[in-house]
Amino acid sequence: MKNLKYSRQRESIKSFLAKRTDHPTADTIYEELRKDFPNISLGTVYRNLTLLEDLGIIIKITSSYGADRYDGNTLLHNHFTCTECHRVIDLEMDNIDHIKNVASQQFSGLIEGYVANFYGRCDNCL
Amino acid sequence: MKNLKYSRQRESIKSFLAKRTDHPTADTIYEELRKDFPNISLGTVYRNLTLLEDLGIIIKITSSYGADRYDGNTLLHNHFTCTECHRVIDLEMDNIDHIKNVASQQFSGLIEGYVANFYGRCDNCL
DNA sequence: TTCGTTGCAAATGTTTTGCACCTGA
DNA sequence: TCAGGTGCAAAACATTTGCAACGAA
Repeated sequence: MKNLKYSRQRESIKSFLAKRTDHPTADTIYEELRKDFPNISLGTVYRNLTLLEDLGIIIKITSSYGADRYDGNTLLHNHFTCTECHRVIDLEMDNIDHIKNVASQQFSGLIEGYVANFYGRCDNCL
Repeated sequence: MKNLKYSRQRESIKSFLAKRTDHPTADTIYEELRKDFPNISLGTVYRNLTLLEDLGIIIKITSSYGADRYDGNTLLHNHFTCTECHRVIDLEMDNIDHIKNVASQQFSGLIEGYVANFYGRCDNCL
């Protein structure tokens, strides 16, 4: 992996994500950072998001609805997506890591991890 | 929901997916169907895939790598994605539906379902 | 000075859509 | 007949990339 150099833009993306819990998209982050960096480009945002994800500092959440979302909380947790308003919410729930073992049982490859996404309707949309 | 009319293209997509277990992309399906329907268009393939998904006849698998994939097997099962060759494989594993209850416990919305995707390296790539 | 980083714009890859024509019921 | 389906092409989106200029070490 290559050497990293300090960049104000990257730091800003990192700290922005650290204080949000609503899993913004790259575009939301871009619009937000433009307040501090009027000339920042979407390309820079994407490049840094990919970088931060590779470093394990943030998580990318892909769902079948719309653009990817980013999460500054890398502590193991699962997500819920509302099928109506498409909000993505952190779930507080007991650890379900054992499903990795269940999946491994009759599988000949190597299971390194899993992503569990729950869906339904959030309390706002019920 | 609107009335459906028979279409050879749709039937062909349906039966094609029914006999594959490798979760092809829309483009793969398109290329394959062109053998029978030289003039079929990608738009038609996408329109029918969306339709079949809405009808619950097929499943769409979204992952963070590349295009969506489609699965003709709607019996409850989970998938494994190889991080190296990006193959998507059906997992034969014990039922883990109980994770829905685990997730519901401290959640105020309504959890209707979940998607569990496992990843790692398949036996070919080990 | 060096090499990673940025802004900009163009390109890419995937999916959706408008429209005129076609087809099944 | 007529609403739904199709092919085609253009558009819409999300994301990536080439390049010349910039900036941190």
